[in-house]
Amino acid sequence: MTEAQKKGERGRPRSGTNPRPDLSAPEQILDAAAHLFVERGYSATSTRAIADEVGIRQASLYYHFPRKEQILELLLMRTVEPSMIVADYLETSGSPAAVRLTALVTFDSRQLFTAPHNVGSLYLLPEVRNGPFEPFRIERSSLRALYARLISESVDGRMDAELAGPSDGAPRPSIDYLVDVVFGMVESVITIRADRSEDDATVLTTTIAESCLRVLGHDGAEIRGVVADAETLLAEMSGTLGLSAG
Amino acid sequence: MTEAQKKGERGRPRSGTNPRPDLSAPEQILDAAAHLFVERGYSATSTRAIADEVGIRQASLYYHFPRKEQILELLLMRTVEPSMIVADYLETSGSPAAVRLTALVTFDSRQLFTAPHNVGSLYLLPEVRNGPFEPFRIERSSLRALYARLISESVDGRMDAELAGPSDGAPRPSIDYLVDVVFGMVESVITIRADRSEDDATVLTTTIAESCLRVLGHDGAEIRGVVADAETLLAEMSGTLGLSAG
DNA sequence: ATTATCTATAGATCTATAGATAATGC
DNA sequence: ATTATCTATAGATCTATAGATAATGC
Repeated sequence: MTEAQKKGERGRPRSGTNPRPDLSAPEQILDAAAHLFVERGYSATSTRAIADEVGIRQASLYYHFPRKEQILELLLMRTVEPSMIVADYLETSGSPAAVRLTALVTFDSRQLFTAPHNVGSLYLLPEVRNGPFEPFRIERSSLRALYARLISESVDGRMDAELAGPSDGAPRPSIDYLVDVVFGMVESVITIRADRSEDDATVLTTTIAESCLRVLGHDGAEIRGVVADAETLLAEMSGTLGLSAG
Repeated sequence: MTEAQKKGERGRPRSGTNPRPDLSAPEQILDAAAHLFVERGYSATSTRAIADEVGIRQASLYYHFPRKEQILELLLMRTVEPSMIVADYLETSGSPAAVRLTALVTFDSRQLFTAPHNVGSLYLLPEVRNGPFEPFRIERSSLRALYARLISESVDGRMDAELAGPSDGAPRPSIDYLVDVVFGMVESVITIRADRSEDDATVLTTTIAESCLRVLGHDGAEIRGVVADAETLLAEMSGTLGLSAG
């Protein structure tokens, strides 16, 4: 039995050495592409650079993916997917809105901070924001819509003073802006990670979750309880869905 | 007197029409480049695309700039410059730290939201974060350092309960994480603007400023006063420095 | 026969340089 | 003479396709 037979390998052998024999070729390509797209950007990453990192020839990529664009497409969809699963689960949960919101914030922040290669930063690429990645953008905007619903419910009856109160000429004092801020705080994990990779995921995630609650008008006394309940909810969910927390 | 003499134009006439005769050629190039770099990214924007938007030939760019990279460099330095001027001014101001911080947050948020072409989003380009733009990154990190000092002072004696209190195994309960969050909130204006350009600058800016104060443990009662004082401080500064507020 | 690679290359870029040219300024 | 453009192009890419090849599977 040959070497290739032992490993169950098919096809012509690679010219280079295989640095990640544990992964299938498409997964190796996705991993290398994620790394390079995040580090250099999409347009600045050539298919040759991806192939070099995988240890195959540039043209060999096209056996696994029909176009460079599709590699990014797949990475994007995989990156939102966990958030969407958690979002769907939380929609059906009976916990108070503030707890569900905090669970979502915590999960997404942790996800963004711990996912390999800071893939969340792919969201920030101009090619993605303004390019032809419609399906991905639709997913993202439905995630934002859930944030909006949870924030709306969480804030219900709270912060009335601020929102309805002295609207002294403020053109549009709606909670839309709180949604902007909360969604923005979660997304900011991407740039925080890029700038300060040595940060501790748990401390940062907790700080973000607490900060969101403060922004929505909760005071210090109740925040710890809500954060703890959110952690419990996430743990339950983890058991139910069989997902990893990160 | 010819047409060109009337306009005070020198050199060979352009082949195309000049869409912005009010600006010098370098300014036209910077404006077109800003627009395209933000919309498509740096690497995805060819010098030809910039030249087309300006109405000159691709090679003519190189009379004004020696390399494509230098166009981006100049845009970046111009974009941080106003923040740095305000930062320096606020360092010397006698207002309470919370007011100075709020002034800086307000100024930067407004700047990011109203600057032409959302140039703040250039900060997010991988080519900038990981490329050879050292001078710019140094400026940015000294701005962050001022945020850190102001936050540290603002928080002094406040939130002790949270920061020093039940450090139940949290690895690094320092205010560094609050700096991450506040700096991140301000930066989030960039993506908020990209996603929701119809937002109102004043409402968003105020919401961000208030949210920062909430995150730092201020309660609703005092926040309005601090925000108002910050606006007054900015107005004074505007008079002193002769800067526009945006 | 099937699979996964390889080599070779077409065709389309893209950046930057060289040198010509069409205006004004003096 | 100076200025700001132009035309032309070298040389280096880059993506994607065509077709050959070296393995296993049956």
